[in-house]
Amino acid sequence: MTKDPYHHGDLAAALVGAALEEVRQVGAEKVSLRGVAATLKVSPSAAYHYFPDKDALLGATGGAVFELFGQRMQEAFESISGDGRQAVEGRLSALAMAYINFARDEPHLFRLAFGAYCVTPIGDKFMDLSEAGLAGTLLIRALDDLQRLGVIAPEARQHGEVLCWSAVHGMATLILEGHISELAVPALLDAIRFALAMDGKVA
Amino acid sequence: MTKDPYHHGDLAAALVGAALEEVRQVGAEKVSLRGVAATLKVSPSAAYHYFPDKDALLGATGGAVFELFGQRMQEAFESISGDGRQAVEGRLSALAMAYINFARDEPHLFRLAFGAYCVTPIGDKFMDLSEAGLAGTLLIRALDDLQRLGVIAPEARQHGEVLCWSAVHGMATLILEGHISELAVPALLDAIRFALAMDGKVA
DNA sequence: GACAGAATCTTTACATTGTTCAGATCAATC
DNA sequence: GATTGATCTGAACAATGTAAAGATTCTGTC
Repeated sequence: MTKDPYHHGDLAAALVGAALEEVRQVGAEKVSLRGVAATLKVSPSAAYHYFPDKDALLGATGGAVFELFGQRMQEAFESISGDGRQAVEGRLSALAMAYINFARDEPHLFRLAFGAYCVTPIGDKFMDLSEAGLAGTLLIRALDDLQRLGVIAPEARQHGEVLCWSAVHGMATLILEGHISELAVPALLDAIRFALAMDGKVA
Repeated sequence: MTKDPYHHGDLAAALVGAALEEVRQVGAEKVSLRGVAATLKVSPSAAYHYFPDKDALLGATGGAVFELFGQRMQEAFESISGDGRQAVEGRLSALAMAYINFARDEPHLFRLAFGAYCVTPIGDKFMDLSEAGLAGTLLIRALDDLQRLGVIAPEARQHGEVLCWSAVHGMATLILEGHISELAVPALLDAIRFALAMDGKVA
């Protein structure tokens, strides 16, 4: 077995794991440091040897959620194989659906990851999707494929990054907070296809 | 002077006002019921005669923020007069900018209004912008005007509702949480113009 | 104008929380 | 085997949300 830096294993990771599970169930606002410590049968003070305060623990938890989110996005991306037009188009939709589904299935986790607790530092470029994690990279690949196949024009490819990212994220949060019905998702997917002029004009 | 239902005036409204101010400064998470009561020189328990708990007070405060947000949107809409193409196009941009600017200028208020505290009930229709408050109505008017002038096609008009709303809201929250730079805003506005095919083909 | 009752607010109290700090326990090194 | 450093516990403190009971002020009626 691996090293035993503390009596029970790796407390830092265990705390994040327990916090993630509690956030998933009740939401970050209702998570108490004492509670997650108790589930690990550990004194509340023990957490302070790994995190300066509760917010730091939640921040780390948000980071873990972000990784989980990236995994889901990658699964969605890889769920469709092939280089044909249908596959490439399907991949963009699959990404969008996975994004929105994650927000719907795990609202508390989504809020934590994309909320105030996890401030992703922005790089020097005004918008570098690759810095936005795996999800951004996958979107770039999907759009590149679409342009390579001639499904979308270079101009659409260029505008696609902001447009897709903003629109999908916006709809995800609007659904999450109850400002729009989930039934609007197909309409958004249609709108994106329309916006990128993916209306089947190219073989 | 108006009625004096309590010693200081209208405590319910005063509480919401004080809470709004505190939320504006430090954010909803760090607002304490006792604190807002103290700023009004009122006992903490007094608040419980008007709101069942702290969340209810914050919910009402979020409602007030929503109204404020609607006012800002209306000001933006009315800041551009005229029925010409330039005016109508400008109104759409002005709405988008006002939306994003509100999020940037009042991040804590925006988070409260569009966050978990204020769950707007969704009507029967899968997406009724008018139920989303004043902002939705104004977007509808802007899109209608664009179509009437022939700046956008009926299909673009139809897709514009979800697309504009989602994209602008998404960018606002992405900027708010630090996932994207504010410098991406012009790119989004361009992308929306491109998406709706407002590229100057029509006089 | 006085009084009853309702509305409004205060006082007190309690449980829970984040956080600190001094000390106990354990692991590994010399 | 003693020392040292890391790891965790225990007790304690201040702040918070909230409940219950009592005090105060207003309102309307006789």
